[in-house]
Amino acid sequence: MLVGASSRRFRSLYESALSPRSRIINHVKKIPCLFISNGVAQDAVSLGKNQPSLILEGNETPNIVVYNSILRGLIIGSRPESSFFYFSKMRRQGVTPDKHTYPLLLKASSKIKSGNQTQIHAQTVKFGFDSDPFVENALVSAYGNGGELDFAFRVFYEITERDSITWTAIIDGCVKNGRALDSLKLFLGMRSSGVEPDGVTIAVVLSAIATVADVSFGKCVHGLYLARGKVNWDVYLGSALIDMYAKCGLCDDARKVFDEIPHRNVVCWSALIEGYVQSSRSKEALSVFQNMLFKSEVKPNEATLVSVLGACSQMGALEQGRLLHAYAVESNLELNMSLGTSLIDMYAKCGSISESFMIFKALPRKDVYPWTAMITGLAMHGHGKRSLDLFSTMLSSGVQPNAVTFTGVLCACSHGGLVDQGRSYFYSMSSVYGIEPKMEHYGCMVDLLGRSGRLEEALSLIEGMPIEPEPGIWGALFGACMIHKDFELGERIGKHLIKLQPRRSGRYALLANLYSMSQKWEEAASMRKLMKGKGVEKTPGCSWIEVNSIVHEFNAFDLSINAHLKDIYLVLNRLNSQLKVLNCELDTCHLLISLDMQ
DNA sequence: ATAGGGTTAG
Repeated sequence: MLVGASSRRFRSLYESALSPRSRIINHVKKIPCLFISNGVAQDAVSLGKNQPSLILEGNETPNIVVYNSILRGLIIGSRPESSFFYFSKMRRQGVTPDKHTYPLLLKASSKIKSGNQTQIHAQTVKFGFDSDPFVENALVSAYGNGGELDFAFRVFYEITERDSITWTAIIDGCVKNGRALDSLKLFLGMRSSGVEPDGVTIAVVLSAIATVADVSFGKCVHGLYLARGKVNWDVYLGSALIDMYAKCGLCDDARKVFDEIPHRNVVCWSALIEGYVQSSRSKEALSVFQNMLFKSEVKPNEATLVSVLGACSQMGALEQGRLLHAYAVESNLELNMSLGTSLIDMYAKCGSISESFMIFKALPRKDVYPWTAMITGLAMHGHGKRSLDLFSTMLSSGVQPNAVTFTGVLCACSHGGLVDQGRSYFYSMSSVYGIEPKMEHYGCMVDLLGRSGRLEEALSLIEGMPIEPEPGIWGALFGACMIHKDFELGERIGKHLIKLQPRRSGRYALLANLYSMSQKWEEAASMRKLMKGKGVEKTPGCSWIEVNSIVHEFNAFDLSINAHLKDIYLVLNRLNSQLKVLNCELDTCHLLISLDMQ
């Protein structure tokens, strides 16, 4: 008996299954398995959301082949955790597993992260299946997916006949465990051992390249794939390519690949959108998303929204962000930790800390990411004390902070003027939590010390840094010198900054401002002259206003200033009435924009 | 009759 047997194809399968003896049909991908026998209904197995249900009938115990089919159905359906239940039931009924059973169990254990690969491995040894090539490959993969890379390598080295699946499994294991460079070395090893990579190998290697953002390697692999003859667009490969170009910062190349793929799935779209976000082209990210919504058949998922919300955060597009939030609720998307974190982050960066906090409270489970987003959000909004309180709550609920958490914490101290606390948090990073302070942590500390007037201490912190301080660190100290009118130290830093970045106009402007402030008019003038004479570039200013959920982007210097102004006037006039509805002052918008253009 | 490796997100 079957539930949901509506399609014609399915019905014919159903009818052909209604023979007196039990049978299995397992060749149609959409219908993972179907077991029917005459007799009394014994057990029902729902094979997942879009899969038909399966009811086992009859008194006879299913044999191992039937059980393997049930396991497969559960794993490719949405109930991999039930496969262990059926496995133990099978054992209770005295059915002995065969060599086909173990790859299935291993896959289930990867899917649900049960961490019981070692137990399954032990059983394969016990039953003598541990040198079966399918079992060996499945072991490499399951150990890799379960974070036990050392075990994966041990099995890998035991294998004498490694095929492309063995290699792909170990390469993937490395990528998934944060050892992308090793995975690329293994790929070269695979090539020199004469095993041909196939499409799956290429997809995995591309994901490794994406994490190290090595375009030239990526282009080689892309070429390697193309050189192998006719291009069969596989969506896995296509999305891996899009993602690789996107992560390397080449979203136009990502777009080219995207345009070539005939059947794009949600991953292709999401990877492309994320590419635009990574390149700070948030308006384009939004428009790709809108094309996806209105001109494609593909439905966005949680990952898609995470990226689009990132675009909203960049633009401060609160209304757009709220719409996306509503969309997520409306489409029954799961408020998982990634989506929750990006909503918290979006609301905070768009200025609505209360909505941010509402999401935070609504999240059923929280790991370090949502906590960090909330701590950082509160700090950005000037709630130093609340931010630090939340940090303590996080610690007492047993969540370990990471490097990003500490940037939030130090930022909170900076805003609250809590120098001693900040200092002790900073030193606790490596001594208590084993996290080495990175550039941004030094930046926060310099800012914290500098703002409170401890210029000497800030300077010696920079000079004692184990890593080469980047210009921004000096910039923070320069800012502090300006606040506390230490023009002598400021001048030294200003000159140093110009030496570091002679083509950045802002660096000359800083020193010019310092000279003006200390009334050294001639030096100020010569600095401005120097700045013009070098023909230095300026990062183009960009701003957005959002009216009735429509985001308008203004780029300084992409048009002549006059044409640009005209544009703004046109838009502002058109929107004048709507702005009034939104209680937004036209003058304020205008002022913001013209300030931005100077 | 049934078995092994894959792409996106904080």
